[in-house]
Amino acid sequence: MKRDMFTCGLDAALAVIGGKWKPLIMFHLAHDTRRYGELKRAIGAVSHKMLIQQLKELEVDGLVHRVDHKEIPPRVDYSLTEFGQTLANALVPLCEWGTAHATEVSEMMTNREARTR
Amino acid sequence: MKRDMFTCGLDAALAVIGGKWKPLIMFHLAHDTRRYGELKRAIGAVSHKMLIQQLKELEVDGLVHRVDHKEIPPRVDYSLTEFGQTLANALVPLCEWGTAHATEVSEMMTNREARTR
DNA sequence: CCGTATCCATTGCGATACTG
DNA sequence: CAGTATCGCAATGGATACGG
Repeated sequence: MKRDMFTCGLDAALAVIGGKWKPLIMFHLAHDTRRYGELKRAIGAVSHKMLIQQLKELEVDGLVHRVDHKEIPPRVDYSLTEFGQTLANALVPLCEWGTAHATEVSEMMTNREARTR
Repeated sequence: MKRDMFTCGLDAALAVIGGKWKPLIMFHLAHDTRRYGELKRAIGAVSHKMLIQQLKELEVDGLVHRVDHKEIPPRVDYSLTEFGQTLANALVPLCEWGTAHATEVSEMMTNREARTR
């Protein structure tokens, strides 16, 4: 069915987007450049500390480009680098999978809660 | 903390394979069914507790199929369900990305260490 | 508005020991 | 060999306050 090439590029990929919020960040930057506040609102569930922290790591890793306009009030734009864009592309099938199976997944989550109690 | 809907498919996908070792497990089961011990050796860095735990979750979520042969000594086979296989397929591009950019990623990691110090 | 720093509760996870 | 249970430390991550 498939070839045995996966031992294991996945390791490398996970080292980069393994962070809890990184895939989401990548996703939201995939099409547009966004200001910090926009990202925060777009993701919502993430805390300020986490978002800043993960953005910083993505920046250091060369996936995200950060532009500080040095204005008052502050204005900072985030966007994907070319490199980051290639990774975002690799994330697309996963995103589509999630969309296609959203209902099944929702049921799972409720089952999990029932089990934990 | 309960969530009602997923803002993008990625949310749903992450809810399922968000666990630290789950993507690796999925990929090691993508081709063959494996015994517990085989998986443990294949992944290596994972601890016994973690592997059992994550396998259990994957099983409950209907991604992994578990067969206990009730033998002595114990023999338990793990494999992907049809559903699990669809998810494994969605992970392939990510795996390929990691393979293609393994060297860049390695450099990143060393840079990270330099930064932490 | 954007970013840093601190405190502190919660969790993650490894080590270890025990069962069938 | 496969799985469960417990203990305890280290990392995670949220809340809050402060500064440009």
